[in-house]
Amino acid sequence: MFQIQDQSQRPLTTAHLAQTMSLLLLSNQELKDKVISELAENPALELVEENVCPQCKKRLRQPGPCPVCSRKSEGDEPIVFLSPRVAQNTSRDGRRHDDFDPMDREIVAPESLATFVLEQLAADLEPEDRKLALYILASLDDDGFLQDPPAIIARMTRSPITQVNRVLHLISRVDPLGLATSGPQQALQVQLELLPNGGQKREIAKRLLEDHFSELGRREFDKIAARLGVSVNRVRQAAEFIHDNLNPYPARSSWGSGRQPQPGNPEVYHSPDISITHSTSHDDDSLVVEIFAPVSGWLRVNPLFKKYQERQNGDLSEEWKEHIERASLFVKCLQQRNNTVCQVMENLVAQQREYILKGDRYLRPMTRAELAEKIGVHESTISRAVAQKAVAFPDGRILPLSRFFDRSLSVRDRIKEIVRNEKRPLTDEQIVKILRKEGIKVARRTVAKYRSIEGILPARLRHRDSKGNHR
DNA sequence: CTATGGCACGGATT
DNA sequence: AATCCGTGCCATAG
Repeated sequence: MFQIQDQSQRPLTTAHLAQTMSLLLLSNQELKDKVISELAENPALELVEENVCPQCKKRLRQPGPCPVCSRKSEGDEPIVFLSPRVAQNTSRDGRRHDDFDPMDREIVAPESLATFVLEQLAADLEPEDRKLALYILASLDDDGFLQDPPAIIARMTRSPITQVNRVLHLISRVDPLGLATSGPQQALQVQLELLPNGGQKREIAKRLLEDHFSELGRREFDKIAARLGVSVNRVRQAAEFIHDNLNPYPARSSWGSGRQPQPGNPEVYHSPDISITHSTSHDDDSLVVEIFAPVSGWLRVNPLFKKYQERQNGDLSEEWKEHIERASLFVKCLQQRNNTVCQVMENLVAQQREYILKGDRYLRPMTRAELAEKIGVHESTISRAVAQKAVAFPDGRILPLSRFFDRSLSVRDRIKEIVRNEKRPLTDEQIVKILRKEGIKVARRTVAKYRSIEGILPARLRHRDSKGNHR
């Protein structure tokens, strides 16, 4: 059962639903591309770059209705506010503060990555390569990746493809290693290739990157191990090796808004779509949830089109009607997406406050279905909203949003602690007993599985580390 | 004989 | 309908 707020009182079309669904599924990076391509091919869609109300021209700092003229849109045409950070502030009691100003925490603009790279390259570049290198550096996205394949670059610059490849090769091997590759996978591969040592882990790591990248991102070590014919621990070590020594987002390592992958911070495989931080402006312990939007500015149906439509009494060419309809649909779907993500986060933060603040142990198991019912959407909607997105926690960890629905996380964390504090290595059976006393009922076999996931060696091999200290 | 990991099954989740 | 997860049974290593 769907319960959708339709702001302009129009009947919902199946197209609307379909598109809302597909937009929900996208991560920010993907959504950005989507918005850009939509803008490119639909003249009726307009992006107002500034954060200025298109009606009263005042500068705006909040999403939602314009506080000055208090109108949501021109006519009843929807407008969606695409601040780089849409913020909401949830305090302990779960109530929202609306006076939080997202613009107070603007990110410092990154320095020019291009000049930094060019300086290093200067010696190796032929004069005719220079222009090409410039072009390539200019077309990198925020993460330092090249969206277009070399063939396209070659055509755009009218250069031979061999030259393009040569320059790309050079660029990918100077300081932010793996720059100008097509994505995290290739970036990691280049970095691994250039790493001097690594031994056996390196071999496994190489295969992980080549053949099992998506599984690696999902941390399905057991699955990979099975298919590779290696033990889970080996795979786990290789994955650790990758995240300790390599950086999937080269442009973020030296500058930019991203966080550096830090030792002890596993899973830095995504740039966050959402961040949760402590409040700085309020001195209470409220949490600030920021939902990053892909582009900044207002997205709306171009008012000129709208006016023209009125003047013609709706008697427009099919093409124009099509454009206006499509633009309006797109904007509404985006609103829907933002709305859903907001609601989801609001609930998650309220429910899982303990987890966010105190750590894995306090995650309260919750299924997507429960959350769906609470919000009043179909459970598949939640699945889509949660998939493919990453959230940055106050402590700096960047984790997949689906982590909130990991039923076994708290138990695994408890097991980790039990092992850490054990004086003599405990067998799985003994761990089961301890857990049962705390009201956690699990089978012996399950403990073994969790141990494996966490990379804890069996009791036998954990033998005396003098004073019970494990590394 | 005991602790552990592999395989596979069933029920829950997506 | 497909996938994930906890668990039981069994072989094996120590």
